[in-house]
Amino acid sequence: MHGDALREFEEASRHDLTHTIGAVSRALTAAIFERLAERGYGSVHQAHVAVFSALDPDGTRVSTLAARAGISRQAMSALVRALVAAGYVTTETDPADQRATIVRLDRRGAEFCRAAVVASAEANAEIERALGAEQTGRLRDILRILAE
Amino acid sequence: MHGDALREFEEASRHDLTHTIGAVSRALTAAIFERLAERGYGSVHQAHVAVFSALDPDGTRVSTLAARAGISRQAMSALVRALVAAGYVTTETDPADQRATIVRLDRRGAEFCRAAVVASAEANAEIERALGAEQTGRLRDILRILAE
DNA sequence: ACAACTTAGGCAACGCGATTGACTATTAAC
DNA sequence: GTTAATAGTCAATCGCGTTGCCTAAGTTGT
Repeated sequence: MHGDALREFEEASRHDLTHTIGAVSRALTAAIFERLAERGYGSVHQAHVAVFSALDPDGTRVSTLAARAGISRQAMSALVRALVAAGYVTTETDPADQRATIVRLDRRGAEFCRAAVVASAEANAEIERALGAEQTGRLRDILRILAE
Repeated sequence: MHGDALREFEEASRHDLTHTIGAVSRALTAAIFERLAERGYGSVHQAHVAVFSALDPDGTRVSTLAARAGISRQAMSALVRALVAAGYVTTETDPADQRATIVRLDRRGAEFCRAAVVASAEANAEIERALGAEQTGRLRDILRILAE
């Protein structure tokens, strides 16, 4: 019947670079979040990390965060609310514009950022241990090229 | 204040291999699905691809598909229903077990699989063009190691 | 000055894709 | 043959995003 197509499909996906990179990427990401969860940051998910990535050191408006993260203001508003409740960030009405809310990193948020930096360094070290320094350098070069 | 933590965080994420691999992976995946969409398979999403990946050439039960894809039977059932409606697969009660439903690839599903094989090959060729044969080989080696 | 427009954020309704729990029908086991 | 396990579905729910509409606040033009 149509079974041959499935065999070709399976064979192709085994050699597909996109597929393989995706699998590796998911595994590495999961490992990092697992490590962060072990250190008490289990409630921080990927969407929340996007908030920290979009946050300026001196605070940022919700609308700006939303635009940078590529999501709606409502979605960002919900993320911020959750982070405020957990003590990661604080919010304050912009004194220069009463409509706007400025989001700022709080103490726990700073702790999380440092923990994330540590987790990232550990993950990179583990990769380098597995690949060796030379191959890790090559990987960095390759990724730079693939990022186009 | 706590702004320094954000600066370190941003700096670290720029050199984080997991982060970089994730970005590359998302871009490559999006490119493949875009290409498939151009060829008329825009309604097939990643979750549906998991169905084809789990499907045996001679048909597979819904429960088995769900277990392989790592989702609930209900979720797989919904995916299969959508694929049946779009003509990609057919379903039939297992003559050997009246409780079970066997899912089989249909003509349009086979066409999709072939299109996916082509898209995969094109994507790989594009990567090889960007990296060169030697570096592509290294990338494959590296990914094999990282897949642990 | 003040009417008219724009902007920031919140509320409500909804969509999508997944989950769990309870149910029916069928098969297997003792 | 009664009892237990299995395949699949229905219903309710949840998480996370969306759009549409609303109010409050700031900006602009005449």
